[in-house]
Amino acid sequence: MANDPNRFQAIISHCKEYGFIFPSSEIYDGLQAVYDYGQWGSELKKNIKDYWWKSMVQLNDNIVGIDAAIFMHPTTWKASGHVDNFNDPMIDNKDSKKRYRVDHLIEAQAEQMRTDGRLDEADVLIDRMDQLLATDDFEGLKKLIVEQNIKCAISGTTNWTDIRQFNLMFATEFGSVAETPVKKGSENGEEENNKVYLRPETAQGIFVNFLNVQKSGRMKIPFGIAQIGKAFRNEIVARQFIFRMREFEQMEMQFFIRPGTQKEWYEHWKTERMKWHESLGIPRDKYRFHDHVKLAHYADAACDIEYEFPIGFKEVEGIHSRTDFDLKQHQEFSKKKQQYFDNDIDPATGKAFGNYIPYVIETSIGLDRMFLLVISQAYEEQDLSTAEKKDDRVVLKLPAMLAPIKLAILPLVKKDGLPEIARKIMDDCKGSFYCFYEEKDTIGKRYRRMDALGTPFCVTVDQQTKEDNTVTIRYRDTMEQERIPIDSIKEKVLQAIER
RNA sequence: GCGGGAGUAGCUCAUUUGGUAGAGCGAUAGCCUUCCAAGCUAUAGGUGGCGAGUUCGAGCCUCGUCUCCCGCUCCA
Repeated sequence: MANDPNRFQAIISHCKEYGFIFPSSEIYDGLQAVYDYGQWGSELKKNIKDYWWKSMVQLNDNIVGIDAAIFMHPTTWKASGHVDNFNDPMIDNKDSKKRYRVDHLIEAQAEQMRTDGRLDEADVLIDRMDQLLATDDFEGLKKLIVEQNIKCAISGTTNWTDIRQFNLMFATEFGSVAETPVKKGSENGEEENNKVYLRPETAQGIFVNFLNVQKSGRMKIPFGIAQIGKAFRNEIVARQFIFRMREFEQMEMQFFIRPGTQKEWYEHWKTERMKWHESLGIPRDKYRFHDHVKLAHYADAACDIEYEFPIGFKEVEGIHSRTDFDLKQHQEFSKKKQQYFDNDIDPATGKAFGNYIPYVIETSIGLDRMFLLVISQAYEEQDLSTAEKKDDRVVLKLPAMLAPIKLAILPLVKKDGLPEIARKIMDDCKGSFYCFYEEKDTIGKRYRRMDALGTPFCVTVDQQTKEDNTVTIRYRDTMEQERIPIDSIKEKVLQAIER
């Protein structure tokens, strides 16, 4: 099943055809790597969110949730490293397909000059480069590269693309553009205008609120802060349906701990998060851990939870031991202490642990990726042919608690008072969970439509219902049906969706 | 970003060398009443992704552009 492009394609089509996911602004040809969730997709997505939130916040009394704004003070991104690490103009060699940072390319050339003893020339080159970089003069930089006859180390050619800047963060103007004066002289000595970014990760919203939550909630370490929210990354290449989008949603939790305990908490959350995935009934062998060998600047341990999508094993969730990097950075840039006073007694010294900047274990799961995971896992094409008749169906075997529609209520025929009884059942249940009423077409066709949406239960009202107040309940996965009293419908569905 | 493939109705596809688009399924309405799709009738739905060019005439040829998929690349 792995690496099956046909299956992946079928899932994408199914999502669109049955109202789960549409390309954004499709009537205008869509917008690359941006998607909208439709009537059933938004239900499914919401259910995934709720399931996560419940398991993190509601079931852990030392984890609380927040909902931080997407806009954050621009200095946030300097502190986090996002501004400096992802702002460099790049150029590609068309022959080797190798991409270079422009400054690295020119510096290498200058270095070569120096080894050749052309020291003055090298200095002039660097000078010119710095001037051009300062004014973002990409055309000038390209000219410089051409003029210097700088070659690609791999292909040895000078066949370059134009220079482009790849900033992963989307920027926009804040406040009234015309009237806001440009502030000069920020702490880095750089000019600072009213540019703000759409957050490229939700984590920083938690870090900057660390003390607010800790103090107002009287939280004691170890404790966690969870958040679900949108993040934005201007990916150079965004593809594979909703797997890599420019606008996406993260569900993450930052767990604040005593320094030195990060190894055990890291292992703890690895185990816990995998348990969560398994609690959805997804087999363990569809998952694997992928430990990072090359660690990011903020981490001392990191791994991904990967799932075997139809396009192969891919990351769904990351678990990172972020050390005290983020809080330390914010302390430095904001000049506000980000420390916690720990009154617990350290057995080693017999005294309180005292003040420290907590270490952090992060669990960060892509909601859209989880959505794709759930639907990939659930999607099944079944051949139901018998000797007499060819037949097949598409069924989404979604976990009942995630299914957009929990119960479909179907009068067998739309006369003889059957619709009225069905409507009554609907009215009785719709306050408790999402129900769907349908009287059009044959019963078989209606069952199949519900299969395609992943509805776990259908009840059918027939002539016998009028006599003994029972209905037929039909189960999505087995297609089996049984007779149950009307009174027991609600309880039966509730049981299944609450697990 | 580079290379490859694709784009005709909601879906799957057809339209013989360029002569102004059809079918099945689906949808909607009605009939029938039947516990697992494909009974009957009617109706709606397409400026052929979009924009130029060649031509008397373009879904078909040329160019551009947008979007999607695959490989490479990228990915805190």
